[in-house]
Amino acid sequence: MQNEKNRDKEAPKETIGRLPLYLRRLEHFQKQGKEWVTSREFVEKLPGIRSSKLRKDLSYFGDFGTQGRGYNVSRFITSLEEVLDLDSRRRAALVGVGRLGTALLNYPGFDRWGFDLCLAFDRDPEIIGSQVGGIKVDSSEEMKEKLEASRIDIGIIAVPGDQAQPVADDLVSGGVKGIVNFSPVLLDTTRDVRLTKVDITSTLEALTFYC
Amino acid sequence: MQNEKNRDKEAPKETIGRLPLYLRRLEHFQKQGKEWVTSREFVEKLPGIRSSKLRKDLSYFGDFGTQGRGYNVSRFITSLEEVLDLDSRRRAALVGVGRLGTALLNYPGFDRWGFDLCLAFDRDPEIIGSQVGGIKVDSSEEMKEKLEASRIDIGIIAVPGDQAQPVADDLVSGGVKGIVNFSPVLLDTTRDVRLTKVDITSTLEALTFYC
DNA sequence: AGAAATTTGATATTGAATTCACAATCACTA
DNA sequence: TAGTGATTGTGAATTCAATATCAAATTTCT
Repeated sequence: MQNEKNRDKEAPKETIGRLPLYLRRLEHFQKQGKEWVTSREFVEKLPGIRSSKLRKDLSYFGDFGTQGRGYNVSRFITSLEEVLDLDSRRRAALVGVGRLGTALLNYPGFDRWGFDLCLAFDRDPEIIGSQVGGIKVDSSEEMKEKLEASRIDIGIIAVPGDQAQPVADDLVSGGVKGIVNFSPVLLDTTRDVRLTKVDITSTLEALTFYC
Repeated sequence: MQNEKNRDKEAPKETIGRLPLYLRRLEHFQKQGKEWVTSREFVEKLPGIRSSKLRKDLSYFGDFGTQGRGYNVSRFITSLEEVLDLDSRRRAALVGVGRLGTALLNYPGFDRWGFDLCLAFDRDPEIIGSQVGGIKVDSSEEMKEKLEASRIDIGIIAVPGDQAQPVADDLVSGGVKGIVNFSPVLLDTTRDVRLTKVDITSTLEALTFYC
């Protein structure tokens, strides 16, 4: 193909954020036994997404479809999984085995999205040593060594806000490449550590503006 | 002031979404004992936010600052809390008392941020009738009446993706004004119901793409 | 095989959010 | 109290995402 305008451009983060949604939709079609799907059918049940938006989103990563026919569902799935790099697994550790932490340790989604939850830490002696979601909870004090020994890539913070920053520091010195922050505070780390935040508090607050 | 260009315009949802972030940053400055802060200082540790963006965001709600000096931290906090209406409380109901739902029912943040979690629903007979986080779980079938009787403002969806849309429909017909969606699917509702989404999956996926 | 129908991928257009740049404003100092 | 320095708030310019449009490609029909 001569014009590969978008192929080399970096995809907007909005596009990246929609890819898992597309993958879920595709799995739905596959479950239905559908072999081919057009961009129009694809977005029928996706409010806020037009077929042109889907096609543009895809244009950043390659030609996925066949003109006149649509997209081959299973090939499409394979391609998307490749783009999202779901094959290679990331080793993750969770800090803070409270209510939220416990829910996360039992959350099946981590596995689906390529995360192997290998370690869990807490500082409460009552909790240390117990099994949660099939994982033995270690003491926070042993964190650095255990992180290094297990070559952990990703840290997941599920501690209260006032403990989040020191935990983040420990994770970084333990060598993690990315942090998922479930606490309500903003974290400060070196630039080379990737931070993402799941902010329940902010979501609630933003809703109070409207309701 | 003569020119009040933005004051009457509706603030973009992006702006609203950033207000809680600003509030969090302000609390940090207050904890440090800082009395005044300039827009430049303010955004120093906020990647992706320029001082002009902060000022423009604020311009939708009034004049918060003092030219030549910056912003008075505690007055600024008060103003923002007022804009977000964090004083008044909202009555909320949760649907889906699985792992996530249970964690949410026990989550102290709801109370702290002005949400009174009054009702919980599930469709599993095993769960219906049990007490979780101090709330008795009702049957989903009684939802509409109970929502209306308790004058619920906010619905919280913590069911699997394939059940989320019908649950949302039921919440809307029960009269809620806003929905917090913890499921991984996009919801379709009438314009006058406010939707917000807490997307754990997309957050994880964003990490896998970038790390 | 040729024509009609369909759908993609690319381009053009529209719309919105972000950034720029600076006049107006205020605090502080002498 | 006039002058200086700093910072806000805002209109204009820019960038970016969403949508509409269409030519090229492919299948299907006759």
